[in-house]
Amino acid sequence: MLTIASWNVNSIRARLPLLLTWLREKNPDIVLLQETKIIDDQFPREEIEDLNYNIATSGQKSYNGVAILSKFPIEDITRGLSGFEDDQARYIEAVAGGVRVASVYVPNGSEVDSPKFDYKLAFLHHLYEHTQELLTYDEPLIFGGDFNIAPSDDDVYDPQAWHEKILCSTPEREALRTLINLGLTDGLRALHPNETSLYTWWDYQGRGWRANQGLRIDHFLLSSQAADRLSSATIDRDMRGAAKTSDHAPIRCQLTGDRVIS
DNA sequence: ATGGTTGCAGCGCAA
Repeated sequence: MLTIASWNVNSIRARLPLLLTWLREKNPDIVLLQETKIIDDQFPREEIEDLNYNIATSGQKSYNGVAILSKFPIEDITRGLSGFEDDQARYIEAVAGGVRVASVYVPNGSEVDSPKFDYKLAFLHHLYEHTQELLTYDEPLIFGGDFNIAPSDDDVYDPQAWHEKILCSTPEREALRTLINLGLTDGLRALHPNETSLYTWWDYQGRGWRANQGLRIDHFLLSSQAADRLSSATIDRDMRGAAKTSDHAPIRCQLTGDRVIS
């Protein structure tokens, strides 16, 4: 069994104590982190290595930043999306534990039809093109990350309030659906088809968490070779209720077997 | 309630 987790930590410096507690408790084999907000030289490697993780990072100052933690050796590390000139650290990919994984931090987009929204769609377009190539490998492949898109109104606490707003607009939903339609499986929804309140993010502001006003914007997307082995997918909601926490909850999934890529 | 909260960096910006 292989456990893969993903968490937008909103600063690994601010989240380190809680991250370490959660790693000890859940002991995931592979962890995909987003919004580490730290340059690689300052990444808190030692504390995490002490829990027997290897680490691959792609960070920058103040914003963005992604990383992969793995109990297995991390091989074939690539940073950024092929063919996409981007000075923002939002994508890191590697092979570990017999699966190809990537930590993905899709741009938020700010407001629909803003320049940042155009950048969001451009990122998704290049993720689509890169995925087309990855799928030709016929490997177990898992994207985990903050996609900043709620796939449908079922993933939103108040669809009317969010109608055509950022994270929920038609163009970004179409971009995500097009990506998934290449042959990927939305792991959380596939295993919880009728679950309401399947949320991964709650706004810090207002009554967000207290009133369970959440959105499902963090996802696992699996190739068929990975989806065939998917046995569980869960949201660690309790972490969102912890003190000094991120506005995102971690997500975790389990694959049967291990080390399929030889 | 055009507010509210958090983190970084050093107080406006991104989310």
